[in-house]
Amino acid sequence: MTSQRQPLHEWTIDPERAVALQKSLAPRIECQDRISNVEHIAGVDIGFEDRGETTRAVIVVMRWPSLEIVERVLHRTPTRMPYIPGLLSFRELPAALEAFEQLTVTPDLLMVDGMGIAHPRRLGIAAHLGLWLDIPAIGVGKSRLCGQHDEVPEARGSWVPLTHRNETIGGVLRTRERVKPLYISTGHRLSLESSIEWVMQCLTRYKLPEPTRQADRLASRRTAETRRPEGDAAPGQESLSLE
DNA sequence: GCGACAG
DNA sequence: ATCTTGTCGC
Repeated sequence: MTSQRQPLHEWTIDPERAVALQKSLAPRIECQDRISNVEHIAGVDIGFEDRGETTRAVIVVMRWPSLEIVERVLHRTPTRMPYIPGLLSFRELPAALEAFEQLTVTPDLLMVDGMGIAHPRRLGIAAHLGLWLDIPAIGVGKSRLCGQHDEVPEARGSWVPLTHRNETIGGVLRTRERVKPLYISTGHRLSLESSIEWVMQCLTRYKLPEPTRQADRLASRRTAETRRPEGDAAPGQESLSLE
């Protein structure tokens, strides 16, 4: 039986083709809740080292609602594309997908650093990843890519809509007082309201929700535990033990 | 034509 | 994102 599966997703590093791909995929993003029984939430983040030559993808899976870390994967691979505003997913998704393949547990919800549909063509990295994996996803950005919004009230938990071309594409959420707000947007299979609620539910004492914060820590600090001994320049993957 | 511009 | 020292504040 030759079950040749149709390629659900294509790939490219050509800017023009990437833009066309985004336009064709954006309509497939679901902005309504289609999620249930959340047992594991994953934080996804990408970092770089060697002046950007090496991409480091990190995924941290936490049990819900205890927020205890149950698994962490760190995957390193050569960087293949430069950073181009609006095409971030084409630079970082390959590494994230490879890291995802190494997980032993499949998360029920993803919190991805960057935008969901709060993107010029409505397909930020969180939406792209959520669609690719068909897993509910939320875009958790630390700054704005596009759209406009009023100032966000100082109270923790307050938020204002982020609009672009007469559409609400996300929400600017105050996760901590006196700290710059976060840009939350639907990634896939979740409404904006639910996305914000999930982020709030994962907050502790920091600006970032735990899944994102934990992934962020591991992705952006090349110290003893993430550093290769020496002489070993061959990129590869490695799973990190907890503890 | 002139800015703006996730990570 | 990453390169970098110290510093202000709870």
